[in-house]
Parts: sequence; C-alpha cells; structure tokens
Amino acid sequence: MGMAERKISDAVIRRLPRYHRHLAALEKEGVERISSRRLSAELGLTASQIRQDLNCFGGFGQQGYGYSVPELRRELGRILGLQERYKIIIAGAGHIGRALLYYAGFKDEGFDMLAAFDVDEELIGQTVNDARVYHMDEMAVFIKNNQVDIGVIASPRQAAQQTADAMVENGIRAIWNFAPADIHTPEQVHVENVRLSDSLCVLSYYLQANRDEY
Amino acid sequence: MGMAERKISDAVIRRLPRYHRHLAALEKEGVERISSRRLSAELGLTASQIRQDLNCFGGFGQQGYGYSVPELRRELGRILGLQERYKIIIAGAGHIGRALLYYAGFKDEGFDMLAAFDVDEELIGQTVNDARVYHMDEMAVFIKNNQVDIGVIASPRQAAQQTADAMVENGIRAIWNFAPADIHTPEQVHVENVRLSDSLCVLSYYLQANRDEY
DNA sequence: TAGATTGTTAATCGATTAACAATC
DNA sequence: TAGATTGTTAATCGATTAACAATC
Repeated sequence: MGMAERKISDAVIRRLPRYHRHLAALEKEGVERISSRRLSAELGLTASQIRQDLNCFGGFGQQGYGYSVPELRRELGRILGLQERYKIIIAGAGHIGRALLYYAGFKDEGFDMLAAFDVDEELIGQTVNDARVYHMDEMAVFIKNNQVDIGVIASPRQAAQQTADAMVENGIRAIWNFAPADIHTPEQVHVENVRLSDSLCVLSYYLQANRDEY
Repeated sequence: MGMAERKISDAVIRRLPRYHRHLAALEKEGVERISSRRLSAELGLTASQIRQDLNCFGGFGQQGYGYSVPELRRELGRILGLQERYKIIIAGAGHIGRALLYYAGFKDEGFDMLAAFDVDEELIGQTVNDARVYHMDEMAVFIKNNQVDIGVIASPRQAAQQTADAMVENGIRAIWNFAPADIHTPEQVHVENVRLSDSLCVLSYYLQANRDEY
C-alpha cells in the first residue's frame, strides 16, 4: 500500500464520511443499490463528483446498475479505517469534554473514550460514562501505557498548545482540537480542528450578508 | 450594500474568523501592527492569500507598514457582523445542547442562548445557565415571539429534518446543525454543519493512511 | 532616501463539471 | 437487444500562489 498511489486530496477525504453515513442509513432501510445520480440528489453534490471521488479508490460500481449499497458502505468503512478500534483520551473534563464522553455513538463506531484529564480537583476522581477523570499530570504516563491513538483537546485556549505538545511527545499522532487556538505540531501529526465559535461567526456573516441584500 | 459587489467565496469567509480571533489575541497582547508575512507564519497560510482575502473587502493595510492590529480586528468584526447581538435557541437539551448553553464565550461574542427545547420530561422545566428548557411543542411560538436569529439542532438524527423545518417555517434563517444528518432547507437559509463523527472519521482515515506508509 | 510591505494583476495549480465510450 | 449507468478523459472553473509596481 501507500507508495506509488497518488495523494488523495483532503477535499475528497472530507466527503467520504458523508457517503459512508448516508449509505449506512440506506442499508438500514434495506436499500440494495443506488446510482451516483440519486446519491448526488440526496447529498446535494454532483453525480460526476461522487464518481470521481469513489474512483480515487477503485471501481466499486457496475455499468448500467450503479453501486451495491452494502458493498460500497463496507468499502468506504475500510478506506476510512473504521474496522479498527481507536483509543481516545480527553484533555479537559469541562462541559464539552464531558458531552463527548457521554456521546454513545462514538463507541458504536469504534472509538473508545478511555479517560479524561483535568486540573480541577472537583472533577478529578469522578467517573463519566465509564471513563475516569484523572489529574492532568497523569496524562503522559497514561498515553504511553495505553497506547492511545487520538487525543482530544477540550481544555482552555491558553493550555491548548502545551496539551498538544504533551500528547505528541507521548506518541499521539491524531488530535481532535476543540480549543479556539491554532495548534502547531510536527507534520506527521494530524490535527482536526472543530472551531465552534468560528462556525458561529460564519453564521453571523451570512445573516448579515442576507440582511444587506435589501 | 450588496448588489454589485462580486460574491465572496465561502473559502474566504471561513478564514475570516481565524484572522479575527488571532488579531483579537494579538491586540490583547498589545501588538500594534502586523505584516501579512508574519500573520501567514502564525496561521500557517501564505502571505499572498491573506492579502487577497482582505482585499475582497477593502485595503486595510499600508505599504511599508503592514496592518494596524486593532483597526484590522475591528474591520473583520464588522465584516463578520459581530457588532450585532444574535438570539439563539437550541433544539435538544441533551449533553451537547447543554454543553453549548454552558459555554460562556458565546455570550461575550454577542450570541445569546435564550432557551432550549426537548421532549424529555426530566429536562423540561430545568434551567441551564440562565436558559430555560421548554417542551419542544413550544418552540414555534417562542421563535416567533422572540425573533430568534439562529436555531441550533442538537436533537437526534431522526428528528433533525423535522426540527429544521419548524425553525425555517417560523422565520429562522441560520441553522447550526450538530445532528449527523443532511438537512434540506430553502436556499436563503444558511446551514452550518458541525459533523462531529465525520471529523472523527477523518482522523481515523489519516491514522490508517500513516500506518500504511510502512 | 532606502527598505519594507501592500494592493493587484498575471500565472499556476487543483478541483469540479461535462461528456462519452465502455459495458453491464 | 435497448436502456442505464459507470469509469475516465477532457474542458472548465475557481482558488491559490507568484510577481512586482505603487507607495508609505
């Protein structure tokens, strides 16, 4: 694998989970096959784009027929690495951190939330949906001992970079960042930013832009 | 306003909050001016792109000098519509909905979380960080009476489209969607999707892709 | 003035869309 | 077979980057 395959663009990767999720829903409904045309209508994309995206990874369809829903769903799951289980820890057991711990859907999708870390003595020692909250100082050792795959940053903005550094230092290669900060990491570490307040700002922009159209 | 101005691309809009946030931080530190070059290094973009982006809205800089941090911050705030206050309601008072109600930062940025709505009798009547939880049936009237600007969908996947319809019907033109569903709305309504599990899938993909490089 | 840095045009790059032959 | 729909190449479109004259 890897090597000679030409690089898949990030734009393509970001559409794959949508395909996967939609196909999973179709599969549940018992739909057996689907054309790129129908898929495009349901997802608000073009059929051409969907076929291009899928053909980055192989020809999963059949001329005149379309795609087998269960097969395509399975292939997308494999491409996304969803057959694996991932170990996750959360830095910051505040409201967002705890909400993530409670979200049961993640476990079903292969993501195990092992523990959270905080500096607030009130929170330390608590158990949230089977995950224990430890003192932040114990994070490094925990990551190493448990071979954690993904680190979530749900700590305050000021602590974000430091937290990321500690995660990277202990072998984490994927960071899910909820702090409104621009985190710098070595390039082999993938950072996925969830910038909640940025996305509210975008809503604000479009509300204003619409208002100005009169 | 509006009219003749050529349309600003969504890619540009999505960078504006990052500029704004970074400039706000610089301003707090007392930094008075900054060049596109330095800004680009700190944000991981190119200087050229930053100048292009800003010049969609006007020439805020000065040759040989750069940009005045407070002035550019102010201009970006105005462009994003952040001088206004926005009224928000949340459909779904589960863990995510409540975490959003608790996030104090939003209020500071002009976003007032007025109320939440749910069908769970246990939650109805509770007060979360000054916001009351009402029965879902009361949402429509509340939106109309209070001229709500932004509707947050933090309800289960199955209820998402129906919730969105109710919001749109009652005049909401901006939706912040946390449900893993593709919501369809009239085009004048802006939907901002926060697809948490999609972004976990992207992390999964990159973890696997890295693994395969050996 | 000399040096720095913008605003802006032109060049490049990449992503999306269109088109259609292949084929089920 | 006829109709449908893919896989794939080519055309288009848009976004990013480079370059540099203008100018503080």
